[in-house]
Amino acid sequence: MARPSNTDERREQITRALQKVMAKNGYDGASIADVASAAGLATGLVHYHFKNKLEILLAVVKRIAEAHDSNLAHVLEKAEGDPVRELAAFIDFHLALESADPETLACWITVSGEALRESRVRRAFEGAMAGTVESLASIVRRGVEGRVFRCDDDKSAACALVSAIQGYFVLSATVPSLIPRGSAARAVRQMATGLLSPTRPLPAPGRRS
Amino acid sequence: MARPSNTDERREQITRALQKVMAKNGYDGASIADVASAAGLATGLVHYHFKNKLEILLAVVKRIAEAHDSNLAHVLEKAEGDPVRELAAFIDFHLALESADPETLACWITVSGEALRESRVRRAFEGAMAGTVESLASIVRRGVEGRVFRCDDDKSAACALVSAIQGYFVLSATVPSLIPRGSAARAVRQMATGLLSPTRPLPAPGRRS
Amino acid sequence: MARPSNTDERREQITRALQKVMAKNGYDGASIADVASAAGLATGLVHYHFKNKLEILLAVVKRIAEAHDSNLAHVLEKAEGDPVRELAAFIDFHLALESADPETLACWITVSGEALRESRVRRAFEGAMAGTVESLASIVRRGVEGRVFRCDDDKSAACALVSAIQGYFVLSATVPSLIPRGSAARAVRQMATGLLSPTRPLPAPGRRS
Amino acid sequence: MARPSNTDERREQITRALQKVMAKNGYDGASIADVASAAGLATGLVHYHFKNKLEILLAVVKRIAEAHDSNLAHVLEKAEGDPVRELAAFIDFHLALESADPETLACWITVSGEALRESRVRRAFEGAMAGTVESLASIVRRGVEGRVFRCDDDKSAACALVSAIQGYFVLSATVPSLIPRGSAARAVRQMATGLLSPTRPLPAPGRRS
DNA sequence: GATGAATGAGGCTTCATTCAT
DNA sequence: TATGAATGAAGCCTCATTCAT
Repeated sequence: MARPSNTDERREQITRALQKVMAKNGYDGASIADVASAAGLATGLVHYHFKNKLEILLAVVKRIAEAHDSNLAHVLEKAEGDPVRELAAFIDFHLALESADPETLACWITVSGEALRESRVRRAFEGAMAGTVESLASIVRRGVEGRVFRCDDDKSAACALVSAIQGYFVLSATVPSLIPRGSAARAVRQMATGLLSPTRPLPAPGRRS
Repeated sequence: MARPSNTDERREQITRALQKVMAKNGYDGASIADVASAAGLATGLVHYHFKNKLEILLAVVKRIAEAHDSNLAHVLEKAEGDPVRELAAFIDFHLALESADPETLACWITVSGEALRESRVRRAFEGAMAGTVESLASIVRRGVEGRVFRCDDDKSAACALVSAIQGYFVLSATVPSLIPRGSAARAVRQMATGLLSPTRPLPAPGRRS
Repeated sequence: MARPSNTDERREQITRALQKVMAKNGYDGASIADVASAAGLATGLVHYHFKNKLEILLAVVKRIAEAHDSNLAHVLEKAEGDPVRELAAFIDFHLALESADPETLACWITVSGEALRESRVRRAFEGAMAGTVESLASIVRRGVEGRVFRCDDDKSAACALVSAIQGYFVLSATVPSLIPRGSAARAVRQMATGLLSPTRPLPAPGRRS
Repeated sequence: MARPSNTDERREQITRALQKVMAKNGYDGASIADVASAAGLATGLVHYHFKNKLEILLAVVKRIAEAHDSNLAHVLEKAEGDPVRELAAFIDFHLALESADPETLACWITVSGEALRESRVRRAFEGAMAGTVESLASIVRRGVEGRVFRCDDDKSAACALVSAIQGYFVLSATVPSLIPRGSAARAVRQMATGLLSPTRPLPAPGRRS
C-alpha cells in the first residue's frame, strides 16, 4: 500500500554526489543545487533525506572512512599475520598514489580542512585517523613482540608513519610534480626502517618476500 | 601636499587580518567584512588595496612562506654548515609543535585546501613547498658529499621528510590528541635516519652533539 | 469489501493537530509536516482529507466556535432564563481565565490575526463573533424587557462587553502579568453595570464638565 | 571625506515599509523582498540596516508605541489635569475608530499575534501595554484622590478599560460591521462609569441573587 | 586614501502540494 | 485510504564588489 522506502539509496546517491562536487569545488563551494544536480535529483529532495549540508559531509566522511578501513583490512589479510609484510602492505596500500582515486584524495584533504573548524567533522576525522593509527600500531606491536621490529613507542611510530602518509596525500593532491614519480612508498618504507629497525628488509609491493 | 602612501602598511594589516580570520573560519568563511573589521578598517578600503579576495589570500601565502623561509634560514645558520646539525635543526624547527603558532598552522592547512582548486594558490603553495624541499635536499646533498649521509635520491628523501612534516601539521592542527606529546620531532629524526643512514646520530634540539 | 469511511475521525484528528501546533507556532509556522506528525499521520494523508491548509484552519475555527457555543449554551441553561444571572454567567464563562485552555486561547488570537487578511477566515470569525454578540444581546434585550436592565442599544452593549472579553483574551494570552489576578470577570461585571443601568454619563470629549 | 550616514532614515523607511506590508499580509507574509520593494530599496540593503527580520518588527512595535504614547500625551494635556476629562479623552483618543489609521490598527493586531510566540516581541508589546495601562491607572488614581471616582483597584480598572479598547481594535479591524457605528467610545465611557462609581454589583456566579 | 552605503546574485533551507505505489 | 518520496518555488540571509562622497 505504501511506497517502499528508498531512503538509503537516495542518501548514498547524495553522499556520492557531494563527494564528487566537493573534490572539485571544496565544501563551501559545493552548493546544494550542485549536489542535487550531480545526483540527478530535485533540490528539495536533498533536504528531505538530510537535515542539512553538514550531515551530508559527515556521511561522506563516514563513507570514505568505511571504504578505507574495509579495503585496508582486505589488503592486510593477505599478509597472513606477518608484521613485516603487513607493514609493507599498509604503506603500499596508502601510497600507491598513481593508482589512487584523486577524487577521494581531494575530498579527504578538504575534510581535514573542515575538521579544523567543525567539531563534528573533527570528531569523525579523528575517529578515522585514530583507527588507522591504531591499526598500524598493532602491527608494530606484534612485530616488536615477534622480535622483527625494535621500537619502544608503537603509538609514536604509527603516528609518524600515518603523518607521512597524510603529508604525501596533501602533496600528491596539490603539488604532485614535487614528488619524484614512484618515490613515496619506497621512501616511507625506508623511514619505517629508521623507526623500527626491522630485522629483515620491508618487501616492496607485489613482491612476496 | 600629497599624503605619503601607506599602502604597504595597509596591505600588511589586511593580510594579517585575513590570516587571523581564515584560521578560525576558513577562506570561504572569512568575509571581507570580517577581515576589514579585524584589521580595524572600513570595508571599502580592502578593495582599494586589493583587487579581490583571492589577492589577499595570495598575499597571506606569500607572507607565511617568506616568514617561514627567513626563520628557517636563521635557524640553519646556527648549524654552521654541518649537514647533520642542519638536518636536525630543520626537523626541530618545523616540529616544535608545542611552541608553534596555531593560527599560522591552521592557515597553512587551509591554504593547502585552497591550493586544491585555485591554480594561483596552487602555484604559490607549490613555490613554497618546492623551496622547502629544495632547501632540505641541499642539506642532504651536502651530507652525501661529505659522507655523513648515504642516499641516492636527495629529492625523494627531502620530499619524504617534508611530507612527514606536512602530515604532522595536519594532525596537530586537527587531532592533536593523536600525537603522543613531544614525539613528532623525535620520530621524524628517526625516520630521517632510515632515509639517510647518517654516520653519527642526529642531535636532539638544543644539544650540540 | 469497502472499508468503512473514517474521514470524519481523520478530519477531527487533523483539525485538533493544527489547533495544537498553531497555538505554539502560529498559522504560517504550522507546517503540514508538523500537523501530520502531531496527528500521528503521514503527510500525504492530510491533503487527502483536506484540500489545502486553509481548509484545516477553517475547520479549526468551526470547531472552536461550535465548542464555545455549545459550552456557553450549557452554562446559560443553568441561569434558568434570568437575564441577570445569564449575564453574570456569560461573563464568568468567558473570563474564568485561570481555568481557560491556553491552547484554545492562543489559537483564537491567531485566528483573529488571520481573519485580518483571509476573507474566508474573516467570514468564519465574523460568524462566531456575531453569534456570541447576538447571544449576549438577546440576554440584554430580555433584561430590558423585564426591567432589570436599562439600555437603549442592546447591540452596542453586547458588542462592548464582547470587545472587553476579546481584549482580555489578548492580554491574558500575551501579557498575563498585566492583569491583576482574578480581576477580569469582576471588572467586566462592573462594566456591565455601567452599561446596563448607568448612573451619570461621562462627558463627551470637548464638552467641559 | 566619507559619505554621511543615513542609517536612521533608511531604518525608518524600512520600518515604515514593513508596517505597511505587514498590515496587508501579516508578519510571515511580509517577505523581505516585499518590504524592500515597498521601501524602494534593494533587498540586500534591508539586511545591511537590520540584522534580521525580527529586528524590523521590533522597530515597528517601538515606532507604533512611541507614536501612540506621544499622541496620547498630547491629547491628555488638553484635559488640564482633570481626571474626568482625561478619562474621557483617553477613551475617545483610542476609540475614534472611524478616523483611525487602519494600517496601524491591523499592524497592532498582528503584533499581538507575534507576541504570543516571540519573547522579544512579547516584551515590547508588554512594555507598550503596561505603559498604557499605567497611564490610565494614574488618571484613575488621581480621580479617586480627588473624589470624582470611586474605585479600590485602579490597576484592575485600568486594565479592564484597556482590554475593552484592545478588544474593539480587534473587532474593528476584522469584523467592523459588528460594531454599531460610533458606539465604541460611548459604550466604553459607560463601562468606565460602572467601574469608577458603581451602584450595585452584579451577582457572582453560583449565587442566586 | 577612506568611508560605508548600495547592489544583486546566490546559498541554505522550508514547505505546500502532488503523485506513484 | 494511506504512505512518504518528490517537486520546485520562495524565503531569509550573506557577501564580494562597486560607488558616491
